[in-house]
Amino acid sequence: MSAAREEAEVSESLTAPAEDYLKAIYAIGRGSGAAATNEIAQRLAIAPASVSGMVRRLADQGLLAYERYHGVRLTESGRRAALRTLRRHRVIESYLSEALGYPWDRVHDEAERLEHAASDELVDRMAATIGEPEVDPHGAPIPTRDGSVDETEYTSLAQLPIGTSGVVVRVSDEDPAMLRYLAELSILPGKKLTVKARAPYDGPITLTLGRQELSIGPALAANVLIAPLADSGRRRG
Amino acid sequence: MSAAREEAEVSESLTAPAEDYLKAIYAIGRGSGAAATNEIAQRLAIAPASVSGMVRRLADQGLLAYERYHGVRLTESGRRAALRTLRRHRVIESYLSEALGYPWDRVHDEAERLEHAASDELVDRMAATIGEPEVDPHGAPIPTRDGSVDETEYTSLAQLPIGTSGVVVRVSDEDPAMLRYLAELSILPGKKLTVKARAPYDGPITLTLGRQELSIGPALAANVLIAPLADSGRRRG
DNA sequence: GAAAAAAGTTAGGGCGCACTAACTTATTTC
DNA sequence: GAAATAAGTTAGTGCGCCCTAACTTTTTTC
Repeated sequence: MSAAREEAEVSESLTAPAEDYLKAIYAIGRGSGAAATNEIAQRLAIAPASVSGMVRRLADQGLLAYERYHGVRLTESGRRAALRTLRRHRVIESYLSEALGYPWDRVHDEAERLEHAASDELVDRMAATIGEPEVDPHGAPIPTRDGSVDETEYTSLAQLPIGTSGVVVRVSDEDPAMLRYLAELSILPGKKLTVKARAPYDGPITLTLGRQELSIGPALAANVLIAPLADSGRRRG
Repeated sequence: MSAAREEAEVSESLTAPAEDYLKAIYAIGRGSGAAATNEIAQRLAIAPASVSGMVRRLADQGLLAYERYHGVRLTESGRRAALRTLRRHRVIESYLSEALGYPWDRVHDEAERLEHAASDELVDRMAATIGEPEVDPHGAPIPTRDGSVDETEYTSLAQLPIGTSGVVVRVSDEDPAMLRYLAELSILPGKKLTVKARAPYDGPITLTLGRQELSIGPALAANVLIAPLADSGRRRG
């Protein structure tokens, strides 16, 4: 029974890069899965060699379990730290959008910097001020203070079967140009849509949304997550 | 006429430490005066040797004029950078206090971190949201977008002649405990007070404020800045 | 299962920013 | 103005985080 032994150093406030690594690893492994060095490197736009070094340091702090040549996995304390940062990020995004009228394609970059500087108290005040939202402006779930998140995996629009209807629950938040385009098409969280057709060989996906019909490429569709609706309606008429 | 020649590198966004140095140098030299290495070191709680190194780097970036063994002086571009940071700091303090109900003794520390992460756009939106304040919660003037500030020098309460009345315009913002105490005594920007007596040998200063009479130590009084009132009133009665 | 490809690592270097210790230049003091 | 003191500097280190180049391990391929 020689468990524990690791998990040293309590909560010695992390550096900004460390928080970014943890966020990335969390995003890759969605909580439990392992993250490969190359994936982390790509996500952070950093050389793989640099990741090896940093991952070592984070492992020494008990934030992740690291086995040479076999990727990395968050420990419980690493997961908590990642979710803390994620909460900050998403609360800040929501606040900027709600309280300061920030355009939704720019909240991400601003939050990306502020998340490392804002205190928990500030973040909690922001959340309280805008009514404790459960998702950010792009539909991503906001972790609670005590570190729980909705980790439901949704289908991407690219995979939604033809004929199926669903509600947009979330769009990817990193690319401002893409967000502006989605807004133009009115593909926004909460909107209901139906997949009409999908052209072969990665061709465009045709869908109806409200009373308009539109077609988008699969790369875009992959960035839109859908909660499928139990296929009702569409019977009469 | 071999002026210019220096002032290289345009506005290559500064690091957080660099911004802190510029702020400190500005505060010491109030715009024009020179700042000594030791003063900078003390203000930033850093070893003097470290200051020598950093000051070199900032001089290379054209942010300050540096002559070995003879202190440092902001260039025009250094001054602009310092005021940009100061504006951020003070707008953020004001916003935290106004919009988020942050207690006035804690806004400083929070702003100290956020000022390095917030974009100019965010700061401008904050300022607009709370009605473009001209001073922060402690009474410090907020530089405008285009880099001008009110640099009026006020008398400290410690130096106000006996019998003189004045309005509190500003209190020092860094020490939370002191701010709480000042709030308790109701010595706040905007309050009118009159110096009644000053005990010798750095003794307490007695003053009236509203209908209460109180006495404070000279160390505290030195941190309270006053706009003297043309001595009227107090004649009848 | 051997060769090729992919993934991941160490080695060595650089920059920013801090430190202490030892030295140099300015300033004060008498 | 010489000696003492204060102020400021260089020299040498360390740590965090990044890089490229070269090497090793794992996985894929046939």
